[in-house]
Amino acid sequence: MKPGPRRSLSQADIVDAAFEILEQKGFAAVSVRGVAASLGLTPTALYTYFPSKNALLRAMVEQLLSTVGSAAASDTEVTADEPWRDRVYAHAAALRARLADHSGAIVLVTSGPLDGRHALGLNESLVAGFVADGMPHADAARAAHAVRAYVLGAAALDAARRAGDDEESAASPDENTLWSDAAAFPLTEAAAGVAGDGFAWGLDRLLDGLERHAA
Amino acid sequence: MKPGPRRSLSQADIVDAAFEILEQKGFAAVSVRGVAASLGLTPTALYTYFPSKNALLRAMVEQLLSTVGSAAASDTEVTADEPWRDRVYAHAAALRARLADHSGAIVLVTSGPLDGRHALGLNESLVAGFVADGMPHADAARAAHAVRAYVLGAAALDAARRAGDDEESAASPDENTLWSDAAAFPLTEAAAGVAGDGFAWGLDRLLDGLERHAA
DNA sequence: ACCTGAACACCGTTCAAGT
DNA sequence: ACCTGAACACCGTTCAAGT
Repeated sequence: MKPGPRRSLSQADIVDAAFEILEQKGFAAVSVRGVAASLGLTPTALYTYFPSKNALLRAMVEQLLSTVGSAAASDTEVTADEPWRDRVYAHAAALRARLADHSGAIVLVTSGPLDGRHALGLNESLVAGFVADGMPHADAARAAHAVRAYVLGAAALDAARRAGDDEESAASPDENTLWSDAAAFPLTEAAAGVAGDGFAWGLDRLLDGLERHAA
Repeated sequence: MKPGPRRSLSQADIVDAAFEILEQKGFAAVSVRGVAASLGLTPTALYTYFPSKNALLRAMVEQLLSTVGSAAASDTEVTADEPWRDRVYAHAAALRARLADHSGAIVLVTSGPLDGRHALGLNESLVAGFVADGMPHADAARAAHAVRAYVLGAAALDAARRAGDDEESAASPDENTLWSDAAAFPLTEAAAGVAGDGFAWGLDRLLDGLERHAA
């Protein structure tokens, strides 16, 4: 094929293609070569749009976080004067939903700094929510940090559980010695199917604690 | 060099060598070839001890978590009948400290399932702490999940912040357009140096919420 | 500016072979 | 059982060259 300008690709097109691969083949398959090939490009052509693979990964994180703020806003826009708790809850739930969408999303977020525009904007919204409720500024910043930590960690545990399930179904029953002595952890074992979706419950406890401290 | 049995290496020796590389050169440098070379081995020799790189990574996670339970116990063994809160706090703090030790530890934990013996044992201790305080079993399991999520997420945010700091110092001042419009996020900006170590504060809020719900 | 093709220094993993 | 050496199918990234 002849070199030269063939079509006009945007950074967003490449990020979309990368997400497609992330969804279908997992994080390990998101390679410069793979993304380029899915767009009919040579690997080196990608370096026209992004200076490194890391830059592409960061752009993916930003695209992921860009929808969180708007999604949370649309969830609560009907009742704009909703209490602080519902607003914070909407943000956290939107962030969690976004992380749960793509199975490799947490590895993505964990793989680099969170100092992009949308990452900072999300934090700003969270802090503003707490400040609006009359929380001292220093506490509001720490409260926002706690909420972000909880949501991120819950997503990480989700991903870990999914990875464990995949492996369990892949292994043959004979070799699966891991759960043969599961009785050694009776409490964990008994809670395996009971818990349901603990995300909202835990977030409610955290918000309870934050609310109590503010009062 | 001649093939054949030369010295007796254990899985623990290899895990130790892998942690050495993780600490000094980061997660990306933890390769089968690199670990083998640091032990004076050929890459293929490692497959005698671990069936895959993933298995080595999991063994690293297990070694990381194995010290958490004992560390938490030694922190509170003087006062064995300490209230539940202090015991849970000790576990969470020990887990956090262990994750903060190695910069690439969260990527490690996030990269696979958490179904090893020590991972399950840690969860069991946490659940037992809540149950001992009279919490219903289902709530105790969800409370333990919330604590693990918070600690994991806080470690992930720690790592992200460190990654951001490293990059900031590496970039030349001219190219650093990221923080030139930092005034767009006044709340986040103002909180940059103030927060101190928010880990304990946030954990206290979460435990407040859990305690309140139990009462 | 956008793209190709060749090349460099890496990966994880498998396989046949040696002791 | 433990190890080597060669090989396969990949990586991210750079560089010279084409349009």
